[in-house]
Amino acid sequence: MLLIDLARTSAAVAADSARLAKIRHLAELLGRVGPDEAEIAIAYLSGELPQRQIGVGWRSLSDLPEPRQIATATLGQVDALLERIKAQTGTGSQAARRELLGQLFGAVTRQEQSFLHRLLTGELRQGALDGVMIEAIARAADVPSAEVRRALTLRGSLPAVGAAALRGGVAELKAFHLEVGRAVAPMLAQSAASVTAALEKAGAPAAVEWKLDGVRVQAHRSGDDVAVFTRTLDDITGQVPELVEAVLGLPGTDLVLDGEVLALRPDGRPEPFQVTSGRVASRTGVASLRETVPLTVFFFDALRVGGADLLDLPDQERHAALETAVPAGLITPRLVTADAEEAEAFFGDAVRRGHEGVVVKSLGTPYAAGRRGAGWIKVKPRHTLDLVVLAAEWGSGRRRGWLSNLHLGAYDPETGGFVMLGKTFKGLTDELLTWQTEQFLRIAESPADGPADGPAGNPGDGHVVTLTPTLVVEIAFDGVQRSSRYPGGMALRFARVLRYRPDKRPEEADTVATVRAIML
DNA sequence: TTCCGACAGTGGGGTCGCAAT
DNA sequence: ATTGCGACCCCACTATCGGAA
Repeated sequence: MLLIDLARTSAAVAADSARLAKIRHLAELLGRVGPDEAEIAIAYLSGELPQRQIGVGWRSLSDLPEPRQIATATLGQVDALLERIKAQTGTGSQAARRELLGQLFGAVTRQEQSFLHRLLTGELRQGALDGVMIEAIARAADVPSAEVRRALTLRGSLPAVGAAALRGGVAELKAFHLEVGRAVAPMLAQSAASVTAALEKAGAPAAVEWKLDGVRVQAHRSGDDVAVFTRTLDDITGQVPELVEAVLGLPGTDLVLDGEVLALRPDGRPEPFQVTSGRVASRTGVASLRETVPLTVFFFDALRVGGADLLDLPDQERHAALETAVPAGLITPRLVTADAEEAEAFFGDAVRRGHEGVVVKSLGTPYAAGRRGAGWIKVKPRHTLDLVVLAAEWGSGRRRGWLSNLHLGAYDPETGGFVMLGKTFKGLTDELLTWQTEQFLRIAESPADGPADGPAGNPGDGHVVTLTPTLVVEIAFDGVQRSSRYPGGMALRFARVLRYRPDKRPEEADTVATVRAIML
C-alpha cells in the first residue's frame, strides 16, 4: 500500500466531523491493506509510530526538501527508513539522521509530507486516535469492538491487536491474555470536586485511598525476574532498584501489581513531585541516588496473584488478593466506608500529611484498563488566586484566531509591577475565548495584528501579544512549584481559568508574597 | 427528546540524557 | 560548560458525537 493512500484517508477523516464517518473511512482503508502492512497502517492512522520514538521532533523537521509530484512511496519503504533513522539515535550522528530524514521527505509528495510531519510531531489532528481506530478495526475485521478493546488492554499495542483481528478475527483476539512481563494498559481515574460528590458517583460503600504524588508503576514478577513499567508502558526497571527488591521480597513469585512510587523524607512526608520525578527519570548514578533520594512504593491493586488473573474481578476481591500477597506497609492506606463524613475526614488527613488527595473506588468494578471509567474518582484540594493577565498567545488548531494561552502574574507591591507565574489555556469556553480576544486586542501593546502565520509549532516568536496589565482573572491550581524558568522562582502547577474579575483592579490582585507563602 | 459517557484537542511545568555549540 | 531538543513524568478542561435513558 502507498503512503498517499493513508494521507488521503487521513484527510477524509479530518474533513468529516462525525465519528461514524471517520470510522467508515478508516475501516475502508483497513479492508484494503495487506497483512504485512496492516500494523504500519494502523499505527500511522492512530497517530503512532511502530518504532515508538525515533528522536525526531518539530525542530528536526525544519528545512525539508521540496516534495515530488508523483506518489510512489510504500508503507514498507517509509517504515524501513524510519527504522534506520531510529537506529541513528545515540550514535552521535545528527547529520546522518538529517540526511535520512531528507531522503524520506524528498521521496514523497506535498500531501504525504504534511501527513508525515504531523505524524512525527505527534500532532495528527484528524479527530481520530485509539478510540476511533478501535471501532474501525472492529468494523473492518467484523468483530465486536469490546473484543478489540480487551485485547488492547492486555497487549498494550493497537497495531499488534488490530493486525491480529484482521488476520484471525475473534479467535485470534481471544488468544491475547495477561502475560507476566508484558505491561497492561493501566486503569485511569475521573475526577470530582469533593469526596462527597465522588462517593455519590461511585456508590456507597466505596473505598477511599490516599492519592500519592509520585509516578505510577506496574510491577511484574515471574520467579526471580521483575520488570517495572510506567503509565505509558515504558520499562523503568533499572531506575527503581528499591521497588525491584521490594517485589523480590514478597512471598509470591507470579505477580502483577499496580501502585505508585515516590520519594519520602526521613519524617515520612512526601518530597515535592519534582524530586520524585527527577529520581525516577535518572538512569545514571542510581546506586548513589538511592542513598540520597530513596524511593518507596505503595501498591493499591493486584492484577495477578498466585497464577490467577484478577482483571475481571470486582475491586473488593482484587484488593483482598492484594492483601494476601503484599504486607500492609506496602499497601496504599485505604478506608472502606459509606459515610461521607468519615470519607471527608480521611481525605483531610491525607492532605494534612502532604499527600495529593484521595481516589474513591467503587467496590464492584473490574480493572477497566486504559479507560477513564467511573470506577475510580480522584479528589484533590484546589487553591485559587486572583492574577493579572500580562500577555496572551494566539491559539492553534480549533483555537486559531483566538488569543488563547494567558501569561499570568502576581502583583509586587514593592515595585508596583507584576511577576509572571506561568501560563494557562484551560477552563476557557468558546464564548470566553471570543470575549477575551476582543478585550485583549484593545489593551495590546505589541504586536496588535493578527495571528502569526508562520509554520506550525514554532514557539517563542511572533505569536505572543503583550498586554497592558489591567485584567484580573481568578485562577485555580494544584500547588506552587519551584521554578528556574520564571523570575519569581515559582510556577503554578495545573493552572486553569475560573472567571474574570472585572470588579478588581490589578493592584488588588494577589501578591507575590501570598504565592510564596503557599509554596512554603 | 434529553442526557451523559467517551474521545480528541489544546496546551501547562519539570526533569533527564544526548548532541551540538 | 552551556544550550537546545526529544521524550516522558505529572496533568485540567471544553466541545462534540452518538448511544442510553
